[in-house]
Amino acid sequence: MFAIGDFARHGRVSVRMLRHYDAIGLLQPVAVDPETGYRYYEAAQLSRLNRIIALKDLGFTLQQVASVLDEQVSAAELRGMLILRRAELQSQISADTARLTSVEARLLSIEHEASEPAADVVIKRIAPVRVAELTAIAPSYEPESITPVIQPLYHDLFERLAASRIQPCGPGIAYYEDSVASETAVQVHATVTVAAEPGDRHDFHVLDLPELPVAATVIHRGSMDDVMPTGQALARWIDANGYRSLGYPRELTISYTGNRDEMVTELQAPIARTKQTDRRGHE
Amino acid sequence: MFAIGDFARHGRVSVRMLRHYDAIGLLQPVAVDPETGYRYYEAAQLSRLNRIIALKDLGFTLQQVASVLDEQVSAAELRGMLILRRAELQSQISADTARLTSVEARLLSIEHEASEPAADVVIKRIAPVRVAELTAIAPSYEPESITPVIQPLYHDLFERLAASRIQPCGPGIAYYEDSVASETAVQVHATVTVAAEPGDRHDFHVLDLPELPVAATVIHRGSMDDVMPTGQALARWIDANGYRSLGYPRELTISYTGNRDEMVTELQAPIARTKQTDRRGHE
DNA sequence: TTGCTCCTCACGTCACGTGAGGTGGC
DNA sequence: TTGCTCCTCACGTCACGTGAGGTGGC
Repeated sequence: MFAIGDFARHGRVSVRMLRHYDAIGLLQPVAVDPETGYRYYEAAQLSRLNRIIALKDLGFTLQQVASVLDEQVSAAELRGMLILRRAELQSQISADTARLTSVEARLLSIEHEASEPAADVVIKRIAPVRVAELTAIAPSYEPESITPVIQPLYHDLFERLAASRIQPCGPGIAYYEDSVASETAVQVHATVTVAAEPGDRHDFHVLDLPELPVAATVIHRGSMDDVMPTGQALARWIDANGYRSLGYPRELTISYTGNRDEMVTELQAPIARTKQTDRRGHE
Repeated sequence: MFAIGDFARHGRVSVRMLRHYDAIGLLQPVAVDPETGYRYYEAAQLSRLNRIIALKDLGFTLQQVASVLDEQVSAAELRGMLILRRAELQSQISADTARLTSVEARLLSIEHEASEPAADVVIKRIAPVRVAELTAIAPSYEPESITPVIQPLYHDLFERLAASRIQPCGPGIAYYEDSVASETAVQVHATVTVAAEPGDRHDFHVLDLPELPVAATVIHRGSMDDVMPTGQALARWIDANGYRSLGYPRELTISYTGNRDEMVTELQAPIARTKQTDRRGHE
């Protein structure tokens, strides 16, 4: 028989933990003095304590530990719990590995005194959106080539929407694809969020922009004529943080009052982890 | 100007988070209606929100995020925070990798229906202990060889301690080393915890058993004559969980009432991660 | 009038750590 | 009597999620 302090020393846990395990019924002393409330344990209980610690160390909650130890779970259920836990650990590890890469990228940029204020790039999932769209070809991806193409496209789109009595119900989203027209040509898609049936029953196309499961996003302030530095900062961030780009970023207009210099736009670049850093978590 | 719901949608955060950031002064709306309490944000605040999210994603607390954003930390301090964070992430990752290995070991043992009740092995740090000791050579590590050597050794040790008026103040701890006497011979160390000055001023040796920074421990119940299965289960666990043994386990007597069949002993095997699984966290 | 968005409390989370304030046995 | 160990509350942790209960503008 050990008093709680001795038992804690032998089990190398805190007295508070033993009291807690008593309180939740996970490990109860063999005897409690009815007068003083003193708890008494015996050496044989150390093996249960060890089992508790071992399962806890695997990352199970105390509730789960209790149900496993008290044989309220079958072997099949235990297997299920372990498989779930394995998946959790794998994604935890790959998330932490990504964080580590980011921390290291920031450290590097400090060492190089690159003086770039650490880019405020955020990884997000972008949900699918229903939009109305018109498209055209621009000779290159430079803003000077895009602007003269996309502005009349949006003008046209809003007129056709009004004619069809469809109201935009969210932001405009522009996106780009390489065109086969020439080496540098891009297909420009001018779209705006709507609530309407998809299809071509109008003189514009209604479709769902697909989800971007992993996107690197950054806010651009000011005219889209000056978007290149922001886009390049985004590209550098993607590279330095262990990701690779899967295409041109979408441009989501968050705020546009008519003055192009006051525009606020979000660039949303679809990305994936580069193979090297991805391997660990998902084998 | 956005109402809180719109702003939350654009930032892809919850309304509750924005209220929380307001409450702790991390991101305050540009305007609050004094009548209704409605919060209003502007598009330009999205970049601060993004910076908050980015730093939070690196694993910083909101307090740390606040001090970084409000420029209360110098570049050098930021570097220090990042280096600390890197170390935390590294140890987090290697801990999770070890957990993952353990989970996989348990899954394997379930598949093989090995019917061994999952061993209650626990990883602990073993603190250094001051002990009095006597040693002798045994012909092999088998219990049948050890028992006839260690029993008289302990008998002797306790007599000499009594003669020196030194009281044991903790458990007995036996440990073993390979001997050069023969291929199989081992040096048997019979020790017991004492509070005394180290050295050889008595007819026994007083020394400090070194810390075991990482030890795999298991409880053995019953006579030490039957310790082999427990020891082998421990060895299998060490192997299956991505560790390697660094020597014979210590045997710490937790409970001994005079009846050898009722003994409770803890085996403490010094271990280290095998190189393959260790590499990641500590480069 | 019905929805919708907004508001302010305030509890719950998970596994204890950390006092506060007090008691029984050597 | 002084230490030591033990006891029972009860608050705090961290970043919100989740109601409860209520209000203003379309």
